[in-house]
Amino acid sequence: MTDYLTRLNQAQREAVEATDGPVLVLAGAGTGKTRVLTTRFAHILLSRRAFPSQILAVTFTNKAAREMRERVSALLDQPAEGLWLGTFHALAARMLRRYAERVDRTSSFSILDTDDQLRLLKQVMEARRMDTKRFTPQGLMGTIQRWKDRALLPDAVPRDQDIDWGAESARDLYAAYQDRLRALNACDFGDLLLLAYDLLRRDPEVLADYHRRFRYILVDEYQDTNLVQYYWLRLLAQHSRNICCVGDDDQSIYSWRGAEIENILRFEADFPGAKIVRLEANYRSTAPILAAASGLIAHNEGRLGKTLHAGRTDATGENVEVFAFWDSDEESRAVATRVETLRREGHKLAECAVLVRAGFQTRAFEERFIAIGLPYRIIGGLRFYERAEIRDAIAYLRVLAQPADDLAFERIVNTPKRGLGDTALRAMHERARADGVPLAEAAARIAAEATLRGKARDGLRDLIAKFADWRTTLKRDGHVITLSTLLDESGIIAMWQEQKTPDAAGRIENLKELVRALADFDTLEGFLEHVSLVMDNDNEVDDDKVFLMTLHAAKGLEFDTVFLPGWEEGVFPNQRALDEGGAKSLEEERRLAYVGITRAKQRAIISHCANRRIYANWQSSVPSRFIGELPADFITLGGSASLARDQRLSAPPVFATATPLLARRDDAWNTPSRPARADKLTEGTRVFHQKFGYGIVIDADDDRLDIRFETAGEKRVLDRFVERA
DNA sequence: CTGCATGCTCTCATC
DNA sequence: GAGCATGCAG
Repeated sequence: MTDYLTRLNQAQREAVEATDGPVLVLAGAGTGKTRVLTTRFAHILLSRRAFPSQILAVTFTNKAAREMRERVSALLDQPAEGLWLGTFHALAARMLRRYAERVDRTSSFSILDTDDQLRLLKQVMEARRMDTKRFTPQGLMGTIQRWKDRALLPDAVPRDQDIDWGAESARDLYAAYQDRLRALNACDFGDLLLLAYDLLRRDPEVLADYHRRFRYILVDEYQDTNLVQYYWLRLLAQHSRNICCVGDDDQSIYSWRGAEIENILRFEADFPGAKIVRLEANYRSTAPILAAASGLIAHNEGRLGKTLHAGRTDATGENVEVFAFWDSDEESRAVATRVETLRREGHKLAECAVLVRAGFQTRAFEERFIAIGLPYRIIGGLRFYERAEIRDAIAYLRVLAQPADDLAFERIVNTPKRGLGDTALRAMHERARADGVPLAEAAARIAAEATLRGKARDGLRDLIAKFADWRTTLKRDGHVITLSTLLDESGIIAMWQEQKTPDAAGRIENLKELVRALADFDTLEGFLEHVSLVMDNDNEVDDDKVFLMTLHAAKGLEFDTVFLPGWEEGVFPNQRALDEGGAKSLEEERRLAYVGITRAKQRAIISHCANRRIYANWQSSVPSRFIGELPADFITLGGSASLARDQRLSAPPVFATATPLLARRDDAWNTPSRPARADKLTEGTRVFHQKFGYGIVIDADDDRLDIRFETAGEKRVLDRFVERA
């Protein structure tokens, strides 16, 4: 019965068997983190230390939660039911619904998405006659969210941390926003955690209840926790002290959404007597890939320190390749060519991934892939539940389930168009405020009277009557039939049928899919919870397509071949990140690079371009400093840009020939496509640049020249890209 | 109240 | 360079 333990290595086994007291498992990339987590879960159950309902297991994504549930079920050989296993937000919501009245909500409170949040905040600002153009709701929302991430309710925000937002105080606006949320019987995502924590902190009875319940706590991706999540965990763990956190400080890449890497760095101090287990045997990548990744991440200072070594005996392999290209067109062409070569050699497309720093970089690859007919898939585009037609349909359901949900009502009151514009909406808002009732109720009262005229009045009366009908349908025939009736009678389907745009048919398909999805749920409320918290979109996984995604989206995944394009200063490391966060952000960018390389099992191919178009104009770019930080012994340089120019013009991109074209790397990474010039260009020299045309050198700093071009403006370029004119 | 022209912004992307 | 939000004319 303990044979599940024999499948683990020494360190993994240690992490599983240290059941009591605080434990931090530092799990490097590819070291079997999920296996340890799930085995530990099963071990606690099988050794009869706790019942399933006495374990709290927290993840960040639904995908991770699902995976854990499946693997635990497999280990136990029975479906894992009645577990407190889920994302931070889902578990917090579960607690809040149970004790809703203690946080001034009812158990059917709505969970607002980003869109709703912004609209609500904008309303708060407009009510104070603020200029929402100069002081954007987005900006203020960022501040509020950072406060929420740090467990600060409005009253707790220190005066000296308040900032001016127009003529108002951000803290006051935050308080007003929270009041509106309470009035709407709603929570935003930040509230789920903040209010759940505040509830435990304020209410000893509730805290004692959960202390009694949870004997063991498991936390995944601990390096991504923010302060409120950390406080929440600490409160829950203070009784049993059996908390096991798994994470990797080297893969902390979410500071911009509130994650505090300090949480993991500080673990021993937070939980005295904590046991630390390091998982360093990597079963994923070849030795050169690991060496390159380790060499790179060693440049970071704020680390707990861990060195990956190859756990596989067959881990020898090719060096990491670094290629230089002239521009992003050539780069994408070369990647596509290389993918085709791999395919011809019998590799699966789905085992290739292109990982970029920022979303805009995917476009060049998409265009190229479309041009040559290479199937690809983008991860992290618009999710199913974020599409307009789906959000509309869901807003109808939200109004049915929760008549006080003003935001949902506002969204659909004139969708499809029923002649209800600003004027009508303002009348409803005024009536709602005057009578102290939700918007939908105010609308019903207005409709019954003669306030509005013509199209507006008929449209509103019709809508109110239909909602009454649908409520009857809901009681009589259930939620699935109600949704199909509603889609039909509301005019949503007709609205899309009338549209002649090519995607209209797809949208109607999506709506049908929504009805099918709803059928999987027993209640409308259960479905709405799913929609708010579980935005699944991992359909169509079986077909063979190249993956195209951001580095962030790639965390936790692995591929035989990984392409890492765009390693240029400004792009990666990202200039904006550096501007905002300085040295700390540089380390996070480096961790992102580390995450990228460690996704590769067999081959990692890094590339950079000498020229890149940013928005409208061309800029010459310098290779990323990260390329220079890779250990020379494990990389191979090449690339078409390093061939002689006439050769390059006649021959196709030579990405596929993985021969090292430049031997000396110091020289090479500074000289992406041309040898260094022998003669130095000085101030005042007239020059010619292939992309920018003619210009005058206005400053020279070693091989970097500042040039004022006649048409392209001022640019900084490497001297080897210009000729004397 | 709606359709069209102009203006502005432009990481990462979880729940 | 392009998509989205807002401003104005009908």
